[in-house]
Amino acid sequence: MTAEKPVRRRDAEATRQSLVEAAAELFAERGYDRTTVRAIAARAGVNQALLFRYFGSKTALFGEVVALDGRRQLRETPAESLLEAALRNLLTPVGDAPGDRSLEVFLRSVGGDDEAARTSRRLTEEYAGVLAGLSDAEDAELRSALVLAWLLGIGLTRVVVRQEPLAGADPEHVCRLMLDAARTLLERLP
Amino acid sequence: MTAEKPVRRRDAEATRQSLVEAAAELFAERGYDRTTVRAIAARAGVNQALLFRYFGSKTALFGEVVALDGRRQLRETPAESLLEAALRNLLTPVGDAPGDRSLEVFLRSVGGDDEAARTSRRLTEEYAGVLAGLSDAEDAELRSALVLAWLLGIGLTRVVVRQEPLAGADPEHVCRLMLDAARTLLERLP
DNA sequence: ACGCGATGTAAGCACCTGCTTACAAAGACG
DNA sequence: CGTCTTTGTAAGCAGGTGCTTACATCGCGT
Repeated sequence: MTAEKPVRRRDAEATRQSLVEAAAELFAERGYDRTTVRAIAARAGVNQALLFRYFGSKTALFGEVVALDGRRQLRETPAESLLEAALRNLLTPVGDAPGDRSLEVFLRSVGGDDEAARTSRRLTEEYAGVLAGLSDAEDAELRSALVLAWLLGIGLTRVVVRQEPLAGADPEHVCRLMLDAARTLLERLP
Repeated sequence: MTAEKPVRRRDAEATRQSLVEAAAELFAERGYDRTTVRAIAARAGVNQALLFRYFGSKTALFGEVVALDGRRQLRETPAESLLEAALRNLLTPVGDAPGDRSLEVFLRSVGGDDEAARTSRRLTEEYAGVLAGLSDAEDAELRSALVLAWLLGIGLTRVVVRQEPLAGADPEHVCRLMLDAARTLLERLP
């Protein structure tokens, strides 16, 4: 996919990519509202007018970030492992693994009722849908929604609020406690 | 405490009160960031310069709101009932009961690392402390933090994101599912 | 070699934010 | 009545926001 031409000093695709990457980082760090287009352009090392040339608006760029990067974990993980994988991902410090940070983006961007918030909400619906397959109960969807809510709450406390003792706790320990309790709700959890 | 003088057309205490009430509503509805001082003053029917005369800054007003209103439920509820009470409060539509909306304020205001965010975080530490008394396990504090995280996650999904099926679910049903699972963690839950 | 579209840039616009200031009016008190 | 503090108001400031515009420059196709 690389090396079509040896060197390109002007490269629309590359600057587009830089913008998407910078935006993904910043949205995960600060959420949608608190991320400015100037900050995105600066981190990408790109003039901010280009952001609007390539994406049209800050909201549209946000949509692209969620669409491109946000569904990796969802795509690559089987249902039975999804909860544990997402939980471990949330519990692993960002520097230590390349992990999917889409839930962080979500957590930091809820609250508005604008297009960006709606975009990130759609992502959690997909998680809930997958999780619902892990129970045969009549209220499987409510059960999966409750478990997902727990995951989000843990993420909120751990990554956004950084509140002890959860923030510093051993991921294994947290996993065990949480998954044991969650099995009360979704009987097919491993 | 009322009726010192029959009628006061100019009343600093009353306008202060109006500002606190308007601010409490708006912070719960929109969170700290998305609430403007102009909106607070408008809802209070008061000139916005008075907000600064009486409170000094938007942040200080936020602190007053959390301090005055935010600890009601915490003060008035015994530990064993706190989780269920807070959960029911979160699950009850705002119009239907006068309830304490401090957790909503918290949920909508996390994300920043400014003074306002810190103020609202302190509140959740108090919840966690009370909940930790419900287990004799060595890791009682982690367990209570996990349960609190669940509560916050449910609140996030229900009041902030308003996502089905949790948003429209029967409060009794949700309570039963959640409390059953939470007993795995805190053995003294009723 | 050169024209022209693709790419990058500097400046600025219109609006919103928290907060301040200079001033008007109301009421208490002599 | 006249003064003086308390309460309320209108206007605006400095800085930040998303986004636009007018223009410079690069490099590919001919």
